[in-house]
Amino acid sequence: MGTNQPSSNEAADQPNTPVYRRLARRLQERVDAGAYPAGARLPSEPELAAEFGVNRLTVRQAVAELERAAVVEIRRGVGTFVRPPAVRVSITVDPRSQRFDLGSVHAALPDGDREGRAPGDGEFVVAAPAVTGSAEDAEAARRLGRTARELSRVDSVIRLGGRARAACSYWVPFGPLPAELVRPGRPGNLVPALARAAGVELEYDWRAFGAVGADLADAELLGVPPGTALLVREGVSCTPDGTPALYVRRRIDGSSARFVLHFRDR
Amino acid sequence: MGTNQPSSNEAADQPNTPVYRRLARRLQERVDAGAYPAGARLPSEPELAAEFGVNRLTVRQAVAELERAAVVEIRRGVGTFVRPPAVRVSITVDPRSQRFDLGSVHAALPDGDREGRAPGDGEFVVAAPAVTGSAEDAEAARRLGRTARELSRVDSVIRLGGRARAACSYWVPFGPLPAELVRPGRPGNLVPALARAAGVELEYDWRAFGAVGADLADAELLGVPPGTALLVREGVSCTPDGTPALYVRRRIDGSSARFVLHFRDR
DNA sequence: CAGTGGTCTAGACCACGAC
DNA sequence: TCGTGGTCTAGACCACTGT
Repeated sequence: MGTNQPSSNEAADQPNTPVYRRLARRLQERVDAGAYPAGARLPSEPELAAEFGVNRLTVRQAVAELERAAVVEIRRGVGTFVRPPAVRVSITVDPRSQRFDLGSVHAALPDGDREGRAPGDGEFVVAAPAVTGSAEDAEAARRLGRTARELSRVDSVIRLGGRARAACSYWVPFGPLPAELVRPGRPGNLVPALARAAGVELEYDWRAFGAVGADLADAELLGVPPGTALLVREGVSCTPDGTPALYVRRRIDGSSARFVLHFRDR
Repeated sequence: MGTNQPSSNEAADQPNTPVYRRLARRLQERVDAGAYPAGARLPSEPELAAEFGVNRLTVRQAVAELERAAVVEIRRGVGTFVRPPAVRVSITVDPRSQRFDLGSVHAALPDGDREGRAPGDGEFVVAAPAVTGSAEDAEAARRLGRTARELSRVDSVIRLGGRARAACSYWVPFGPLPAELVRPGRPGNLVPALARAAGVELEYDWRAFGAVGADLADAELLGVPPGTALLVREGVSCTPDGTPALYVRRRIDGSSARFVLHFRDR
C-alpha cells in the first residue's frame, strides 16, 4: 500500500491480510475518527488508488465491503458518501395484546423520507407464482403441514414514503385464488383479503425474526444491491381452532426498519 | 456470454443487465431446477468461465452474489457447493412471561453442529473498549439517557457447538468495571454479572430486532465474510423502578439463528 | 503435487449525474 | 462535457485443501 505506514491498532493484522481489507480498515478508521464525517464525500476511486498506491479495483473491493457494512453509500456518477447514523422505521410490538401495531409505521418514517403519505404508498401484488416445490415453497408446505401442490402463493411489495420497503410472500392451503385478488398491481392489504377468500378468521400462531442477504429477486423488488442484509419476519397464522391457514414471509431492508417489543407499561 | 442463448423468464432483463448478473441468474436457475442439487459442487471457476465465454473475474462476481444470498457456499481450495436449506437455531420467546427461553438453544442446534456440548461453549469476554463517542457509543448513550462519558462498555462472544454464534456489546451507566469482570477470556454470562456489579435487579424495558451487514470487526469475531447478513437484537434493561441500567446489542449470524415468538398456548 | 479459490495489476470502455 | 462509479478483460501470482 505505497509508502503509507500501516496503522490499525485493533486485531493485529495477520501477515496475509489482503491489501483491500487493510485499506477498508484504514478508511473505516478515518470515518470513525471523523476525518470523513457523516455525509462527506470520500475521495474518488482514482484518487484513493493514487493515494494508497494500489489499483482502482483494489480500492473498489475495499469500498464495497464498507458499503455492505452500511458504513458508506455509493451513488453512481456522483461519489461515495459516509452514511449518517441509521434512522429506521420502528414497528411496535405489544407482547400482551399479541399484535403488531403497524399504525405507527408511517408516523415513524425518518423526516427525509416523509414527504407526506405518497400516492404510491400501500401494499401491491407483484405476482402469483406457481408453487413448484422450490426450497421456499417446500418450507411453506412444511410449516402448514401440507404438500406443496396443495398451496397457492401470492407475492407483494409494500411501498412507503415513495420507495419499496418490504417484499412479502404468502402461501395458503387452498386455491385457485380469485384472479382479481392476485392481479399484479392490485392495491390493498393481502392478509385480510386472503382471510376473506378463505372464509376464515386468522390469528397469529407464531412469528420469527431472522436475517438473510437479499437474493436477486428481492434485490430487484426492493431496489437494493444483492446481498444487502434483510430482516426477515416469517410465521404462521391459523384459524381460531388452530388449523394453520397462512404462511407469510416478509423481507425488509435492514437499514430502514426494525421491530421493537415493549415489555413495560407506559 | 458466448453462444449460450439468454434464458431467464422472470423480470425481463433490462438491456443493460451486466453479464455477471445474468450469469448469476442462470446459475441460480440451475440450482432451482435441481441441475446443481443441494450439496453438489459447481463447476470450477475456470470451467464456468470457459463454458460461458467470460473472464474468470466475471464468474467470480456472479458466484459472490450467490454466496451473499446464501445460495452457495465457497470453500477455498476445494470448490463451490450448493447450500442445503438453512437449519437454524430457534430461540423461543414467550410474549407472556416476557422472557427469552435460552435453554432451548443448544438442544436446537442442527445435528451437524451437535458434537455434544463443546468444551468451549459459553460466553466469553473479548474486550472492554473505551467509550469514545463513536456512533455505537452515542446510540448507547442516547438509549440510556446519559452522556457517553458516563458509560462503561464490555464486549463478548457466545460460542456454541464449537463456533462463535453471537457477538455481544454491553453498555452500563457506571464504572469503572471490576477488572476481573472485563478480563479478556473471562467465561460466564455477563448480564447477571453486570447486574451484580451494579447492585441492581434488571428487567426488560424493550428489545428490537434488525438486520445489518457484518462490519470488519464483527466479521472477524464471528468468522464470517464482511457484509454477511447479521440479525441484531438490541434493547434496554432497567431496574424495577424503571431506570435504564443496561443497553445491549447482540449480532448473530442470520444463517444460523432466528428468534421465534409463540402466540398460542401449547 | 495438482486443483481450487483469493488477490492484484494495467488498461479499456461504458452508464449515469451534474453542470 | 466532465467526473463519477460500473463492468469486463487478460494475465499473473499466491494460499489453501486434499491426495
